[in-house]
Amino acid sequence: MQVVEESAAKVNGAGLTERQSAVLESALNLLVEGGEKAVTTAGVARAANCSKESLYKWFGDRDGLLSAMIGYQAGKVRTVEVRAETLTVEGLRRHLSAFALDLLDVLSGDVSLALNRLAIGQTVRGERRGGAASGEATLGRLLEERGRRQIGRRATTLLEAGRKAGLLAFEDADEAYGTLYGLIVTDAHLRMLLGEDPRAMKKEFAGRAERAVTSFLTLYGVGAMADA
Amino acid sequence: MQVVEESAAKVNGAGLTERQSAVLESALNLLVEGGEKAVTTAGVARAANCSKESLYKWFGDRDGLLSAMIGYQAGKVRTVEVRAETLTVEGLRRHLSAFALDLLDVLSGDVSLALNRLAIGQTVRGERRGGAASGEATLGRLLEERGRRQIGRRATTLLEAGRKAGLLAFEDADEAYGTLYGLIVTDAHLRMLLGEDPRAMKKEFAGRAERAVTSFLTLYGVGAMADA
DNA sequence: AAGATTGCGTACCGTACGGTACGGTTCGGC
DNA sequence: GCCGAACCGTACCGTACGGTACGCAATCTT
Repeated sequence: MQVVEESAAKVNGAGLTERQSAVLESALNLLVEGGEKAVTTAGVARAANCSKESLYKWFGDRDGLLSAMIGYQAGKVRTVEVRAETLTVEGLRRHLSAFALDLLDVLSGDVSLALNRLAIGQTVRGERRGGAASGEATLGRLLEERGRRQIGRRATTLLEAGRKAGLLAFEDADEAYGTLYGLIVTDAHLRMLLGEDPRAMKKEFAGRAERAVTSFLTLYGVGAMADA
Repeated sequence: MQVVEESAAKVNGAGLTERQSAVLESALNLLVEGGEKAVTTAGVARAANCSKESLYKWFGDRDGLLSAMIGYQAGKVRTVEVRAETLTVEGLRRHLSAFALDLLDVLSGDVSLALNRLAIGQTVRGERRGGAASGEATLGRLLEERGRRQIGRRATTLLEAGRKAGLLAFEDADEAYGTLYGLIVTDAHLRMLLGEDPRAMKKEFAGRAERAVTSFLTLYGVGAMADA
């Protein structure tokens, strides 16, 4: 269910060998291309030129492989920290727009969509899939933890900075972020998850982001901020 | 891939026998309980006390069964038509709140979540799953068509009515609906799809709905409407 | 240089599931 | 009262996949 090997070999970001990372990359390719059913142990082994035995040694079992795929991909996304000081009216708006576009870009990425589909497909009503130990995290949880939580942090710090600079007014930063998120994403994410072509939607991203930011500033902006 | 039988027997809403509807109901139960992997042909047959042969006769193959499940469930949801005339300020707000609550209730329903997970899990990058005929619609498309499109229609007519009564101001009704949807749902739907417990979230629905409507009226309300 | 470790390739096993076939039974029409 | 259709229950088949075992080459250790 999780990575085992942790030898002294040159390791990548997490406790992953270069080789293992390459294997996960192959697996992600397969997933993007053919969905969950395409990620068979034999298929991954063939695509990555490794043996099934190594797969099981490294990742425990198929679920461990899937978890590792999520962890690996999530590890690649690094949030750009925003320098909070010297926040002007224009600056805040620009930062918000940039965030909106980034968010839409991330959510519409092939790999992101594939991983979300995977995690959602595994999920069952009561959580807690067949997996062994009770301490085992669900793929959905994992994705949420390492994915959106991360990107949400970036947004909330930005919002806090805006408030501290007297440009925004709100009580609960998380709630304000929720509103911002809703204004930006609306149902676009779900539509893409259901198969809508992301390329067709990407054309609207710029306009969508602008409108969302404008609306957000109308709702939470202070004074001149709201006129934008 | 689709319903075949259309005999003279007493049919339900669509071209479905009572018996067939009962079978689909069983299948939905199984899906809610155990996710997609629990919906095996043998399992459905056992749960519904029917033979596999009948399943294949009625629904063609497993995909046909899954499609039929979506169609059947979607057919049960009937949108409450809103009488557009005599729309007052209070009335519009009440209608919007009611819509918001209904939307959240629908999206957080066990069956809805299970079906969305199913459709999303089947989806692959290029759409068009292995299924035979090219005219075959994806489960995702089907769900979108019969599900949200339907509920969206109710909202847009409400919004149009509000505009006609001079209470709302917007250019594109669909865009306004998108904003409303985003304000109401934010990322709650996705979180539930990923396994977050719906019961825990339902407690916040009322507050969330109110806030969303207030924000929406701030953005699109005319005059006194926006003060609510 | 000899032994150990790692890992590839392949073959193998058990199982579970999609799909089909068949015998027996109930029910409606004539 | 007979015939046929629909249908249930079960048994069956082929396959595909998860997981394990083994033989052998390459690389590392001492």
